[in-house]
Amino acid sequence: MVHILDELRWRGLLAQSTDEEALRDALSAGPVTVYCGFDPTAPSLHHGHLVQLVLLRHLQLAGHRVLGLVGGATGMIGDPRMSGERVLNTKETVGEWVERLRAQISRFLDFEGENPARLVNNLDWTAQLSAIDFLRDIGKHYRLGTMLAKDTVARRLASEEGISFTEFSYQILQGLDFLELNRRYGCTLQTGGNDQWGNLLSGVELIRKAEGRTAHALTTPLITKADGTKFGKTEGGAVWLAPDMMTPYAFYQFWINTDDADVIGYLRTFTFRSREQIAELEEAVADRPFTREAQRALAHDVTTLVHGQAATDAVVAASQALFGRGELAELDAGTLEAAVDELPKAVVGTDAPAVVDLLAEAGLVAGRGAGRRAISEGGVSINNVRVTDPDAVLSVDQLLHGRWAVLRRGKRTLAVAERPNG
RNA sequence: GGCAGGUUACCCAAGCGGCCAAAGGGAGCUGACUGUAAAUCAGUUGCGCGAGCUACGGGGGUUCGAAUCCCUCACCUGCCA
Repeated sequence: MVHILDELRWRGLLAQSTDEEALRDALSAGPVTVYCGFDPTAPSLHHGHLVQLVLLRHLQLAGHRVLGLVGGATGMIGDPRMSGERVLNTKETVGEWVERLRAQISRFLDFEGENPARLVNNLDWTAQLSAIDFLRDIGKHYRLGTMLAKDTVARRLASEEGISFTEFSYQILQGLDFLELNRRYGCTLQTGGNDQWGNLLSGVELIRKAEGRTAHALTTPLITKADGTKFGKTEGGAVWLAPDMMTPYAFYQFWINTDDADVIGYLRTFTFRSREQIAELEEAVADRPFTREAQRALAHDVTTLVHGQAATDAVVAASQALFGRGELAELDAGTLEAAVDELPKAVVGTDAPAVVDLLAEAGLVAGRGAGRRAISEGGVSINNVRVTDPDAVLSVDQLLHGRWAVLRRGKRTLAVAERPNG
């Protein structure tokens, strides 16, 4: 039996940890209670959080007790980041986002059976805490020298913008969370991204000073791309897990487009496939890269994990229909309808709408000017036939089955112009 | 509270009265080559078909003319209290 730490390392989920031998023994000795926090800084989690959720799932599957923490309190303060001071969101907004995140995290964990996961909110133990108690009971354990030495704090201090006391204090709040979960549930392990290392240690040290007990921290590496660009960037920004912020179709397409150089690493990290299965896919990439088997497996598994089997079946079918070799005109109405259902839409309201208007309405281009530019660059096609005239209009006979025309910008960005039925 | 410096397009950054819809770099987008990949090369990137319109932190002024000069407000940074 492979030790969970070795498995995580092979999966590329292990960057660093506190005393690895001690952690290894603790994980072998029996169930360890572990937590990972998620701050509500947006209405949805994204690709970065996905790594943490996969890690928690591995730990739960290995028999450990998992706590998912939503940062109702920390989300109101803001973790300092290099790009500068955050703009605070209203308490109402943070509250709404907390609820959305709770639902998202729940999908990844099992709340049934003999080892159920649990969701907690750090607002529960910080909202009532008075400033005096905070400064006396918690603040006394913190040394300014250590706090100032934290990488982000130090760099922000040295930057032009500086750092507010609010964000500077963030590390204490996160330390307090770990202490509280240690007291309440015997939690002895906190996980997070490697950029969270300092914040995780804050809790480990606080538990040692306040309780005299040992706790552990474990971080995942930053996910990188072979070409050096940032992982998880799309036209719309991040890769969101919420279907109302990124459609399952777009989500699937993101993973399908993974570089050859990255796909095997991502299969290890983001899927639960066995070593044998991944080895086979690695051969496939080397021998017949044009079949994109590894990319398909990756996109299928991750989409299923996040959006469920039914949504995945729909987007896989749609992708095959739209990117298949066959003629779009030969697709039957049912298949085409299911496929275009996944795409952004523009409504055909008149008999001869301008193509640029349809492009803009569907969100394929930023505006009419950008649409004209795209057409003159040769970057727009309707039903896979290139459009050459910026003033082109859509004619009724271009509508497949009398209802749909597939708009394409560039090689792989699709939308549909649809004429309402009846 | 005082003094000094700063705020330019997605990001960094030049510009210091007309030649500025604004240099340069990054990033994005499109094409060629391909495999819904990468690399490379080329084009392109405020809105508008166009006349033109709106823009250089907000507001007000000087001027024939302001991103550029003056006043004021907001925010950021540094030094002093």
